[in-house]
This record gives sequence, structure tokens and C-alpha cells, in this order.
Amino acid sequence: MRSPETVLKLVGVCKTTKLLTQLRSLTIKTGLRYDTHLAAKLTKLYYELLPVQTARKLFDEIPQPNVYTCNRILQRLCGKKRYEEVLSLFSSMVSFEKPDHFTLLFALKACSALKQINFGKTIHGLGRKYGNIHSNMFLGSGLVEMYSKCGNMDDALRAFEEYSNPDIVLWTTLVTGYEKNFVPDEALEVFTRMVMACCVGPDPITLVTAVSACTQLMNLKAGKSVHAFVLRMCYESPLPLSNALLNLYAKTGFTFCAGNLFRVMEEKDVISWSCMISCCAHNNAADRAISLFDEMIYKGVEPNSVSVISALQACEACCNLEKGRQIHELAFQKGLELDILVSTALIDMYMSCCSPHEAIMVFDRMPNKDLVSWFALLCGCVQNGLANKSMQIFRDMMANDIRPDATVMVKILGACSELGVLELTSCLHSYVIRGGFLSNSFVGASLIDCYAKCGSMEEAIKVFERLTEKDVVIWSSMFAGYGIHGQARESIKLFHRMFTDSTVYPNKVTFLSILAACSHAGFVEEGIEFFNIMLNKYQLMPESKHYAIIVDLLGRTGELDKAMSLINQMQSQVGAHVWGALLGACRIHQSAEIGDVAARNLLRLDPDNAGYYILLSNVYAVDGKWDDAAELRRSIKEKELKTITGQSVVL
DNA sequence: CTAGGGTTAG
Repeated sequence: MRSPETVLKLVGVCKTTKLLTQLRSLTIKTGLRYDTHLAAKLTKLYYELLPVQTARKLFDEIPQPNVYTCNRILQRLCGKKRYEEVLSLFSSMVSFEKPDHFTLLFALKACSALKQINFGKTIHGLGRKYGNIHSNMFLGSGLVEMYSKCGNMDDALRAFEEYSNPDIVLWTTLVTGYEKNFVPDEALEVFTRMVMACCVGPDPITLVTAVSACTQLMNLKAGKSVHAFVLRMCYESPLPLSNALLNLYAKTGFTFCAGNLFRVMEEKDVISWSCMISCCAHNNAADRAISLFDEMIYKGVEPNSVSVISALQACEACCNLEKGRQIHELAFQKGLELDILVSTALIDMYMSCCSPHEAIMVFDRMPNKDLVSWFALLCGCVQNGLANKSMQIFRDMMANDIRPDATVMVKILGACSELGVLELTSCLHSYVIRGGFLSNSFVGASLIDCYAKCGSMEEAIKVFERLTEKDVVIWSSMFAGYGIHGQARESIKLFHRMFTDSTVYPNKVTFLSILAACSHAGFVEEGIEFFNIMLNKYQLMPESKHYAIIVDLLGRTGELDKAMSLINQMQSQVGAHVWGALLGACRIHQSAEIGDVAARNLLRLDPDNAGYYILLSNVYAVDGKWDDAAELRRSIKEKELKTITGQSVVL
């Protein structure tokens, strides 16, 4: 007769199914199977070596499974992320055994993963029933985490408050809960309370969460103070903390700070590289982002989907189609193209690099598609002037049972307005009503815009008048609608009606619509008056687009010097449209001198736009500067710029 | 015999 100790030792070294089967029959023959300690160890082995169903069957054969046995299994199941089975086993075990702290903790983990808040509440209640949850900090963090992951921070806070002396992990769990549920200000507040209350002080893990909260708030100052705190501490900042700080600088656009930190970091992983690449890609340093990506690959850091996506965004930003294709190839080799986020980033990249054909090929290869990938394809087609194709995509989307959201509706209405087909707009209109999208003012505004651009002011007005909740977006779209038809008088009349009929307050877009209406109809004085109202009465800081219209208006009356001095006063960045408007005016009023200034700025801002070259060459030509004009036309040819030919359609 | 909190993304 073997002793339980001998068999236990054997179980400890058992690595094969064959030996396990022998051990099992041994315990049955000798009656050792009634030893709970042995049963627990054996069950763990079942789950390690056998398929889960078989293991469960063998477990069910155990005469008196005790809490230890169950905990072992629950632990294994949690490790294998088989959370449904965790909960089913937990449910059956509570009928014959009293769960302990470990049992409850495993069950809570499963609830977090499955977002089963009601099950979690039951476990919470069970813990209270057995009375001793408050002595166990592990359960506290388990509960707070469960409620946080289920998105219920009120309950998380209540569970937290059941503990009178929370330790650092319990505090951190609550802070993380707020941060992960996008309540970063609350996260920072709890963090501050923790620093005051806890004598242990924040540890690196707490600091990571605090920095993440600062990043969400785009609060560089608070983040920097955390950074200063880290530097004051003696310990070397752990990699995740450095990465969190790097991400803070990256997201807030402080490329310089990010670069400095990146440079001094002794250890870097794929996350550090991704943060830096993404930072450069989004802050006008796309070329640097691409060389960073190359450097990362060269140094043997294995790229993952995030790094590939960031690199693709860099290609997108600088229209580097060649590099984009290279990264695509790499992503394909690494099997990353299967990632839905990577595929979507590829679609965005190809679309932005004016290669819709390749984007469509990527899309067609995708094994599964979601709303965002469909949207990327649809947007890209609109962006590339393929309005008809985008309409086809919209139909395919519906055929594939993908329900469009409001953003999709806005985009497709935009495409429809480009096509200018009234019947199509009516179709979309009925879809908008059926889908309940009219409550979204951006959809409503797009619909008004679409009818206006299809030439039906009657329908546009009908939509406008029927909307009971007219907000500033709706009103503005109607002003613009009249503007498109040159009915500045109506637009202005409606502008006044907005003040008598509603309490809506105009914004920058409102004035852009009104100014555009004035410009289109040639209402020079009125336009300038509205510009002054916007500035003085509403204290709205005009943007480049507003200036472009005013420059255009001043240009029409030949007040080029006034326009020039207005541009010189601009606080905001002078966009290409402003210089374009000035250049257009110079052509009409034959001012080569100011035209030259405008053109130089234009070519600086947008060197690839052939239209500006043509405009400038016309300025030179009317001034008799034939040599300059010829020189310019030559440089167009050299740059192989495409001139967009005008087309008219007669219906 | 077993246990809790952290970083990048379409």
C-alpha cells in the first residue's frame, strides 16, 4: 500500500497523459482518491494535460471535491481565459462548498472579462454574507476592478468605500478604473487623495495610470510634474512608466520633449518606438517617423500592428506611396495584414496617397470587416472624387447588414451632393428618416446642403422648416444653402430670423456660411459688415477661411492694399486659400507686384498645386512679363503637375 | 496548494 505522500510526489513529476492515467487508476484502486489534497493536485494535472471536457468529466468523478480542488481548476481555467467555464463551475460548487477568498477572486476575474456585472454583484453579496471580505484587500481590488471593467464607476466607488484602510493596489485599481472609463479628471482627483492619505506614496504602477490620465486631459503641466517626481526618485523609471511619459509628450505634440526622453531611455521596446513614430507622423515630421521605423526594424525590434499602423500614418502624411507599399509588404509577411486595424490603416494610406485601386484590393482581401473599415473605404472614395463608387459601397454595406451610423450618413450625403442627383438625395432622405438620423443635426445639415446642391431649394427649406430642434449647425447649413444659390438676401433675412425665432448663438461656421453667401452674390459691403460683427459683437476670432473670403471681397473692389494689410494683421496661420484669393484679385486688377508676393507664399504652402502656377503665369502675362510666364509654365512641365481640366455637363 | 493594480492603435 502506497502512502498518500508517495503518490503526491509522483503526481508532482508527472508530465505525460499515460503516466497520469496510471496514477489515476492507482488512486482509485488504493482508495487514495478520497484524499482531498491529492484530488486537488490530480485535478490540476487533468486540466494541464487533457482536453478541458475530459478534465471536467474526471473532476466530476471526484467523490468529494473540496474548495482547494475547485480553486485549482478555477485558476487553470482563468489562465486559459475560459471564463464561461469558470462561472459554470463556480455556480455548481457554491451548492456543496463554501467558497473562500481565492474562489471569489477567480470568479470575479471571469465576471470582469465577460462584463457580467450582475453575476459580479451576486459574488459581492456572497462575500458580504460570509462576512469577512473586508479583511482581504485582494478581494477589494478584485471587486473594484470588476465594477470598473463593467463600466460602472459608481458601484466601484461604493465597493472601494467598504474598505477603511485601502492599500496602494486598491487605490490604484480605483484610479485606473476612472482612467480606463474616460473620467481622467476624477482619476487625478483620486490619485491626489491617495497621495495625501496613503503613507506608502505612489509607486511606479500608480504613476503610469496618473500619466495616462494627464495624457487624456492633454494636461502637460500635471504630467510634467509627475515626470519631475519620477526623476527625483532614486529608482530607474521602469519601461512602462517611461513609455507612458513618452506617450504624454507624443500626444500633446511636444516632439522635442518626446525626442529627448526617447534618446535617454536605456531600454526601448516596440511600444516606445511606436509612440515616437506616431508622434513624428502627426507633428509634421513624417520623414523622421519613417526613418525611425526603418531604424527600429534594423535594430531587430519585432514590429507589431501598432508600430505598422503608425508608420503607415507617416506615409499617409507625406504621401509616400512607395514606402507605404514597402510597409504593406512587411505587414503581409508578418501576418499583420489580418489585423483589421492594420488593414484599415492600409486603406487610409492608399486612399490618401491617391491610389484608391490598391485600397480597394486591401479591402476585398479582408476576412472580416467592420463599420470603421467600410467607412475608411467610403471616405477614401469620396476623397478621391469617386462619388459614384462610394454610393456603390454604401449599397454593398447595407447588403452586408452593416448598419451605417450618423458619420457614414454625413459622408454619403456629401458624396451625393457632389453627384447632384436629386432622386438619389430623396432616397437617402427616406433612409435618414427610417434610420432615425434626423435627430442628429450634422445629418440634418448635410441633407439640407445636399438638396441645395442638387438644385432643390424647396426641398432644402422643407427639411429645414420641419426640424423642430434647430441648432446652430442646422441654421448655418441653411444660410449656406441660400448662399450656394446666390440668394444672399434670403440668407441674411434668415440670419435675422434666427435671433427672433430661437436662442441659438452664432459661431465661426455660421459666419463662414453668411460670408460665403455674401461673397457668392457679390455683396461686398454686407460681407465686410458681417466680418466686423463677428469680430466685435461676438468676439469670434476669424480663421484663415474667413480671411480668404474677405480678401476675395476686397479684391473685387480692387482694394488690394487693404487686403494685403489685413493679411499682415492676421493672428492665425495664413492658409493657401487666402493667398489664392489675393492672387485671383491681382490677376483681375493687374497687380503683378502683390500677385508676386501672393504666388510665392502659395508655392511655399502648396508646391504641387498646378492651378496656382497657371494663375500666376496669367498674372505675369497680363503684365507683359512673358519670360516669367514661360519660365513658370516650364516648371509645371518639369514637375509633371497635372492640370485639372474643367468639365461642363449639359443636362 | 492558490491571489490584486500599469504603457502604444484603424
